[in-house]
Amino acid sequence: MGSASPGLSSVAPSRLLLAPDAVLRTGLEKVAVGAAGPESRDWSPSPPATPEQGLSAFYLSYFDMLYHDDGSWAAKGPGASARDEPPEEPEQCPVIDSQAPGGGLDLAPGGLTLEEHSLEQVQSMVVGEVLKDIETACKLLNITADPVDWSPGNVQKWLLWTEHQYRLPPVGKAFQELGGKELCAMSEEQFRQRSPLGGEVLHAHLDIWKSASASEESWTDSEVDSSCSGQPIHLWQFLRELLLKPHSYGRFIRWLNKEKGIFKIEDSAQVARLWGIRKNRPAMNYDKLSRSIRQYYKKGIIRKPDISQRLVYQFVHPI
DNA sequence: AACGAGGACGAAG
DNA sequence: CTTCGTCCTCGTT
Repeated sequence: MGSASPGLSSVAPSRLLLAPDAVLRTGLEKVAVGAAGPESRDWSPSPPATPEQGLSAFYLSYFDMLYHDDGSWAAKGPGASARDEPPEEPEQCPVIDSQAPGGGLDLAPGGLTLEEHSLEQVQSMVVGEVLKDIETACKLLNITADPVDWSPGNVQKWLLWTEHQYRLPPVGKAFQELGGKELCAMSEEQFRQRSPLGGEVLHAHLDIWKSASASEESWTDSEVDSSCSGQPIHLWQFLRELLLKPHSYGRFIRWLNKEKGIFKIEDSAQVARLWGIRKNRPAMNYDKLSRSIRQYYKKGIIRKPDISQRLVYQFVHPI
């Protein structure tokens, strides 16, 4: 699926990790669709069978975009993206933080291997980035996140944007007159027929959008309070729940360092909104939510990390 | 303007 | 009594 973003794999080709790059490399390969072999940069381009895999596979190409030669993390959008975010905190960077020796047999506190921990953190971060990019594109193009709802005009806009963003060969009028529903119904083979050069890549990108919007529906609607029907839900428990599902909430809240229990609220308003929904408190906002978090300080449940940063907190007793 | 710390008070369990 | 929700003041980024 590396071919999902050919224009990007040229950014940081095979250098996936820091010195002991076997660690994350192997971890990522577990996530990748059917990737096998060490230099699996050119694994099969066949599309993922499930949405889950679609996103997972996309981590790889995104990983390339996030990782730069100087070894620092710059949450930079693809290609000539308009977005530019401040670099990640080096202290709590998931990758740098786990300096595992090349082995990969070492067990971290949780019983998981270090690479698995690193992988989780990379995943939650990257999922957040993917969702954010999609959100950005939606605003930019004035289209919905769900491709099924696209009009033929929306489809064209998306095609143009994707071509430009990922430096794909232009498809011209190959997909003209097609609505989102028809587009989504098309197989990879059909994509390839219409656009022999970039068809399969486009199909892969569309898959990402499909799976992303599928996960989006879960939090907009029911899922918010469906997790467990326990009555007295505590705020810290709620935050943990969100952190457990980076696929759905990764753009709102995510781990900076799961082992240490350090997490960052990326979208304070959204987290507060979700908390308000859960507690049936429509007037909830981050001001109030954060006050409750601060109550946890003296209770020894949550604290500010050693290096205090905005919107970053730490569970005193990480799992 | 948003975030952060913490006092005060009351509601709800 | 505990946990929050609400409101508020003042300091910091």
